Amino acid sequence: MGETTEPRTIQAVGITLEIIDYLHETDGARVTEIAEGIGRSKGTVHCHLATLLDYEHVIKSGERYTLGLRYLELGEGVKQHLGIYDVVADELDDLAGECEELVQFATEEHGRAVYLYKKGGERAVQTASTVGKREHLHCISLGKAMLAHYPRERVEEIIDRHGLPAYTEETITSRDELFSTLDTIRERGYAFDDEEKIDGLRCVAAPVNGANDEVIGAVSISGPSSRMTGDRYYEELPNKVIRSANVIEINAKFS
Amino acid sequence: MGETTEPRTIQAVGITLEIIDYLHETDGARVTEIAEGIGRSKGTVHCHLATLLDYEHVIKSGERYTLGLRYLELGEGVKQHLGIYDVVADELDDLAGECEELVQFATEEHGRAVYLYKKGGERAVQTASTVGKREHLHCISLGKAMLAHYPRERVEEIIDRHGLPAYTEETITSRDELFSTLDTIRERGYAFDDEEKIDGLRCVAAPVNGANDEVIGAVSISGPSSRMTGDRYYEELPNKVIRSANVIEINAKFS
DNA sequence: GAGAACTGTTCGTAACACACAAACAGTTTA
DNA sequence: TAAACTGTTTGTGTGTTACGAACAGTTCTC
Repeated sequence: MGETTEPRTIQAVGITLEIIDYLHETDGARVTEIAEGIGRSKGTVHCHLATLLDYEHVIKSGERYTLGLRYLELGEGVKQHLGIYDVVADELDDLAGECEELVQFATEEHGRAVYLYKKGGERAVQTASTVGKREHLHCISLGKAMLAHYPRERVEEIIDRHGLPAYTEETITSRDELFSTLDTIRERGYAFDDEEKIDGLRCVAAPVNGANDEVIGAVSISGPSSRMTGDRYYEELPNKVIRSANVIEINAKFS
Repeated sequence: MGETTEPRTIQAVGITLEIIDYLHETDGARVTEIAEGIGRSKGTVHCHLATLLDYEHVIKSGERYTLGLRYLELGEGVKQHLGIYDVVADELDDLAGECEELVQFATEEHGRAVYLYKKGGERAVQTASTVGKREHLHCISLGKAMLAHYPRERVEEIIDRHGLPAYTEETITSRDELFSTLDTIRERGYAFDDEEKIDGLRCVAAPVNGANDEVIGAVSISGPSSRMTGDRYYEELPNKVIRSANVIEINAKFS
């Protein structure tokens, strides 16, 4: 059942996009597997793949279909279009070297956080996040840092759409609690994540403003709770993310 | 006229892919502009964009539609799926520092070269090539280095499909000349590009073999003809690209 | 400030494209 | 050797889709 929320949406296009997503998730697949995966007939999937092949969006090695390098080109285009990618990369490389923890930059799209860049210091934790990965906003420091500067109705819309699912015991799951936390974050200027998404992981994040004082993303530092304590967690690292956020803001304005 | 070369291809999908390509080329556009650009009615384009929006493949800021960050995720997936990206990046960074010229890595897909990575040394030339960019194979050193190790019928197919268009006075435009050049390259082990694509630009490239001795890509060094002369052009740099190609081959086998 | 020339969106319709199911040709398994 | 898989092809009817025109807003222009 290809659920079409919007009116006047095109079924055939939806099927193709589902195939593309499926190929992405599985790193390539065969016709029957895709057909079962998206719940369509083999014949249908075959026609869609023939079209994608014709437009060189997929490649076919033997019987396996894989996403083509055109998506590398499209991804590169999106990256460059953002305009801040290079600035972010430079600054985060510095920050990672300085604090020797995992540092990340994310922006918001369609109500979720999207990681744009990550850099692990020497002893940094390894998380499942990768560039392009999407995540709920309410349970991570990056997300809360951005939400804190959104108008309330915008936050309400996002909650309506994506909910407030719990990941750990500490995840914020009520609207009231989220809004009061966001108030604190707005006043303080930075956000914490105290094991709200992953047990044993603490993070700090600060928002990055664009030209019109709109939030365009956020910088975070993540580490194991054992290392994220005392002054380091509550003062030193917050100061570092704020400083990095400022560096990105300034450099973004001159590029 | 949405020309459909393959039989049983889906028109609606073709239109959407053309819209995606158009949005990529223009860094975002409005409905009317897209409609004119791809030769379809406004209503049609509107429905396709509504679908792409529904699946979060594009974003809408005001009246402008732009490719979404999902393409960053898809591009990253393709990159990781290749398996050699990180190895290539490390080695090319070294090579660029060593020779202080533009170094590049490309692979072949659908009969054309696709750039995967580039790194400019200090005084390196700036070319229009970017990651994901596609180029004809016959007129660049990277392309010839790969073609030299393809079976003849495969090369014929590629020529049939893409032709041998001339870019400069030096571009190879006849099949016979190309095949005899490829013979030389195969024996010698590396390929030159003596202003065959861009006036004033000389390059050297060596092929990179994968697990089954199949060519999986090539490494090149490019520079202004004024600096690419004598022993440096004919011995020193060829040795460097061959060495880098070997390093990539070895590291690729252990990852 | 009125109208013209733009937008993007919605809607009805008729042509036709598409998704299905079933048949087909190869391969691998049992 | 047959059975159980592949991927591909084909015919067919229904429902989709692309179009064009009408609609509602904006932004010009004079």
